[in-house]
Amino acid sequence: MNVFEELQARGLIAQMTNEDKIRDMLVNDKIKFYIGFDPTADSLHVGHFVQIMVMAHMQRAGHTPIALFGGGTGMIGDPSGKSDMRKMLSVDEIAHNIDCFKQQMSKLIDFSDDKALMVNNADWLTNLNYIEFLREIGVHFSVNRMLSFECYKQRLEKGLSFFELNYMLMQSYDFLVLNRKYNCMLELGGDDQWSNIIGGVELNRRADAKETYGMTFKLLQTSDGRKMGKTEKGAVWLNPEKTTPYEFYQYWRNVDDADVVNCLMMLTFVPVEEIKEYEKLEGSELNKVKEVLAFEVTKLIHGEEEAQKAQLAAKALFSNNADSENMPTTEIDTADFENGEIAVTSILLKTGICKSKGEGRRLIEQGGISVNDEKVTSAVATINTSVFEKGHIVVKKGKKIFYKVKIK
RNA sequence: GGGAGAGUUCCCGAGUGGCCAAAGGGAACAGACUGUAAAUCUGUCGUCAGUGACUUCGGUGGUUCGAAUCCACCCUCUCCCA
Repeated sequence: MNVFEELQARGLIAQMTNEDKIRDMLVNDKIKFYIGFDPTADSLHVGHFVQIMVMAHMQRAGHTPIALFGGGTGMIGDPSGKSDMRKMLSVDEIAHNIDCFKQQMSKLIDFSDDKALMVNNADWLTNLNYIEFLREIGVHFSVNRMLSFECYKQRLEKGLSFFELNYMLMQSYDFLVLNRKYNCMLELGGDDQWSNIIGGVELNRRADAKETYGMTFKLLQTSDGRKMGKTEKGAVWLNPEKTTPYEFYQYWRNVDDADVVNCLMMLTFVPVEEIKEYEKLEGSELNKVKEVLAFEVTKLIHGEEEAQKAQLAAKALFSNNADSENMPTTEIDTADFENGEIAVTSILLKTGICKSKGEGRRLIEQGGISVNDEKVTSAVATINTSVFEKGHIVVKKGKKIFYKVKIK
């Protein structure tokens, strides 16, 4: 199976500017292609993961990825599909975020020996001369046409500043620069980037009479069309300090039945044939597939060792063998005890299980908290130091959330 | 620059002087049922030393026994005209 077929079979491809040419290029040629990343946070999240997987697939097939960091465009913020203007970031924040992105990406993409490149569009955007830019680039864009794009239409109702309208020109300019500099032939991106990508393809044609191509990928969504990668705590991050490998594993372990196959296809290297076999499974058998998914995805991001730990921890916990080895752990101070006792609600607060004591009280009243596998029955219950005889206790919230609490 | 309007608890959105910690919906969380799934039903959903007190309705002042609600100024946003 060649890359093109692979991407297609995995259901990754959403739209293409020229299917035949792109297939031909990917199969019979070695090309350079680019994907842009906006450094809006200090870690990549699940949404970026699809893009990185695509890069990895392409690199394996011998093509050269260019990861473009939007150090320049990040200062504007992409208006497509957003209902509000993004907050602007400082130059320092952006630089820091780019560093974090680079580090995380290196796990899946091989950047050695120019097998993949990293560029920052601040390098060519920051010193642009306004007049020259308008003369060289601005002339090629029709405002009428831009406003007719779906992504801007919505914004017209709510307000779109001139500042933001320029995002498309800048992204298109990126493609022009990369084509000139590296002979980059193809721009990839999430499907929400479609209009920006066409902008770049057209700019290459108009300004340089060069034929380039664009292709977008499906966004990671649940079967009912909601964005994936959100938990009660916010986004699912690839940075282990923001989302621990255990939490990360659990996120995938808990996806809806309807989404398992799709996630396997999009987010792992598990062979398509194998996934097709899983697709035939039904009902509770899908649970095994979820384990595969969780393990594979965690392995890609956090490495095999962490994935195994997460899996062991999860299995132990859910089969009631409190193996607390790899649980999120919080330490409490002996000073927090009064006469050798501490209120359960205080523990809940300290571990971050609850945001307030009231919430903790409610949880207990509703029977949602257990300590060392014993349900806490009273909202004013306290815990004696003797309960910590093993050096720690395991606090459980609901059915799936476990925390280990140690005494410092 | 001129005119009109809006800013409410995580989100949407009701509330136009006391009955408001603030309707309704969504999201979320817990319980039951399950397969660490979905759907469904039930409960919860500002904080705290919890029959009570305290903080919240863009900001700052003011009127009043009493303000999310009235007044003044300011900030932000939307719309119409330029």
